[in-house]
Amino acid sequence: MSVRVRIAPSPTGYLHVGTARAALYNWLFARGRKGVFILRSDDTDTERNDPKYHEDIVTSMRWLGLDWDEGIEVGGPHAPYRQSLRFDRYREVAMSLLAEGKAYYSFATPEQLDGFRKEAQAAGRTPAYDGRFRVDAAEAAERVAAGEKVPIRMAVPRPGLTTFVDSVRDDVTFDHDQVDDFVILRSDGSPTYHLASTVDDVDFGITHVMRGEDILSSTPKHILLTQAMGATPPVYAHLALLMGPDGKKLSKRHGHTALNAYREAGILPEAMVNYLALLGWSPGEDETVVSLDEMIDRFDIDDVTKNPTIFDNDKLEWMNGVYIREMSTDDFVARISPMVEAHLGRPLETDEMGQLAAIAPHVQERAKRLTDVAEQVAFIFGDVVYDDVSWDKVMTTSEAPVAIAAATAGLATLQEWTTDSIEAALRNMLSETELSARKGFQPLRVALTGSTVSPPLFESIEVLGRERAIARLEAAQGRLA
RNA sequence: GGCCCCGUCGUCUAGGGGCCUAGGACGCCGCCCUCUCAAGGCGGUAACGCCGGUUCGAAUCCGGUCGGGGCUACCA
Repeated sequence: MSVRVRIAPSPTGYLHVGTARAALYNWLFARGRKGVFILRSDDTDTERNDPKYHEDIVTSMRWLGLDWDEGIEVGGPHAPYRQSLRFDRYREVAMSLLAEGKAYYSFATPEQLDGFRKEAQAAGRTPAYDGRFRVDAAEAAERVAAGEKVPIRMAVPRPGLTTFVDSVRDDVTFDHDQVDDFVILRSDGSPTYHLASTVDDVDFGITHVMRGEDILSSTPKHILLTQAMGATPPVYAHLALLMGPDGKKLSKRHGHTALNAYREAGILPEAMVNYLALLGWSPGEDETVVSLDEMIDRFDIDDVTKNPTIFDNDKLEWMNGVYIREMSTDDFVARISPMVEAHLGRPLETDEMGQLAAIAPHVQERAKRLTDVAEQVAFIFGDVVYDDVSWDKVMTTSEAPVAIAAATAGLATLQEWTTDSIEAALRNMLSETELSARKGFQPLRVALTGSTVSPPLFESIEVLGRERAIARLEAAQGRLA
């Protein structure tokens, strides 16, 4: 049987990095097995759904490069792949379960349920509703006919046990007294997640379900439902959750949980994918930077780790740097120019594009995030903005005016304007003034770029051009006086 | 509270009875390179939660304990 897997985000929030990781694992598995990867929208929560989240899910998936064979936007044999458009089908299943006596109309009031749970908890038992307030079928039919709007609950067989093999954690068993008679169809006729998700998995022929560990304890419900429908449950694999640095489930207060935030922070999708892949999976050897093809080749559910994993931003940024350095300069320029323009608030002129291309290799080798680059090269495209700390640190020394004056004189008379000739002139300035490279060059750097931290000095000067370089040196000299 | 899951350096992990005086990566520290910052090179720091058992031998198997996490809705 060919592999059919899915990722089913609910559009009640931006695509979460944890969901992105689950999506990646499913995708790798499908691609490695020549299977089918499906993107489905679990949008049964009509209250909290928002089109902007739906949009974000699609955009983020594409950004990561995780293409899907069937699903929203692309269609397929089970279109539309949106649960909100399949309510009739869920109702149909609920009704047939009802007819078969596997589910029932529940007249239990919230007060009764609440009382039951409190009592059970106080007695040290599991507060899972066991159907004790269930009324007989005849009465139920009568009351529903009379217009009572009540939910339909699953009649969980008790006593009973559900055991399943989880591909990442081996056998897991749940006693049915831990499983409540859960609602499958709400009193307003809408399906719950359990029903909709299970029906879809059955209808779409899903063979493997890889999802977050947070639904591990709901799995018996899904298995019971699947069996009640007369189908065979898929293979389950529950992924350990992503944690924040404090060991708690990754949430907003830890920083970014939305994938799009990383895109905006200048993270490359390739780096994100590589980092995410290693968060709970190991290619088996001492390797860290792994290409997508290699991942597809080597990925297997059995090699997924059981441990919860803490999301490490430092490592992500390091990896991003690795991918940035691996890019060709052309690609790099293509990717940073929009960011530079966004930073400047205007498009770059043709000659400015040339300047950007000229300085690019020098910032590429030291960049961690694409967004850093815009700041690092800003001095080329606008007026110099002096960083106060930098200024105070190097411009208040007695060497600063000496170095700047000598450098100005040296550069003004240069025949050629190349990195080499500039370097020669400035090194000559050093020996004339008897200044160390550090003492002599740092004031120039601040004068020209505004900061003690910048791309390499000689290259920066070359790209800046003679007029502007000299103007800045003179301006700084004037500011010193 | 109940149930379920998990437990190797600070972090992500390799490891599935002797190959482990526990390997790799990020981070951190030091040195080198050097016009700044990075990058790069070299070196270093640092872990099998604890207690029992099984065994000639345990990070690896078993039990307990402690710790962490998840679930416990007419939310997904």
